Amino acid sequence: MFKPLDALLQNQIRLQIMSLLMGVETADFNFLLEETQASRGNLSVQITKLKEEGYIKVEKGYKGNYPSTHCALTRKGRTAFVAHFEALKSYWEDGSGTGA
Amino acid sequence: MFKPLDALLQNQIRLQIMSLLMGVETADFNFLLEETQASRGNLSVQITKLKEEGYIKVEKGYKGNYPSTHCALTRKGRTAFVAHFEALKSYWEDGSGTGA
DNA sequence: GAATTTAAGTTTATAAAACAAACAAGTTTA
DNA sequence: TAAACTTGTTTGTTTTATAAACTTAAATTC
Repeated sequence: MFKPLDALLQNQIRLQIMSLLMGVETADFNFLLEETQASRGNLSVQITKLKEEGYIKVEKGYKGNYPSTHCALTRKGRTAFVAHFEALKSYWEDGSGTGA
Repeated sequence: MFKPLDALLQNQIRLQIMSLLMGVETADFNFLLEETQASRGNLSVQITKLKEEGYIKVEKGYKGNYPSTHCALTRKGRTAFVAHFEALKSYWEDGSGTGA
């Protein structure tokens, strides 16, 4: 009846990160920080969780002399994102009576 | 960019309850229990939270000699449910590049 | 008709998660 | 060189999720 939701993608910050990464090749920490409006600490934690699950890959480099972390979706992450919305649809369709 | 998600509707059990209630006039505790596969304790807690937020109304009566709790969506709950999915769309559309 | 089991929830104790404040390690500026 | 800024990470606290244990009453069994 209801397809299971992806536990990692229930969190708004993580969902935002994934959504943003769906649209770009790569995104750095500061970009994600601005777009998500999360605190640095929270963003750091959520990035780590997504990385640990294998949904994104994280590479550390430098932008000028400053450290810079950039993130990109993995195949697994992309699949999970799509599947999560597919699952969400089941909650909507059951409820809203669109039948399909 | 991203519309805010409804905090109460990020939880799978609560989302299931709301989705089920979208489709029926009323649902009792045991029905929700079966459909959601939650434990009794968890279901009880989540129903209470939805009630406290004013998303559902809960009435206690009897089915035969046994107590029976039944739940129904409120106007506010229905609106919140629709708005939540409207918000979710923004996470999908940004990411998937469908543009609208 | 007393003990036992079943029904329908609720309360509460514990584990997990979310979050921001404080910290760290280096860089630039004055 | 010391103050302020950059880029994150770690930590401590507050919330949240969850199931186990409890409650109250009805039904069943002996």
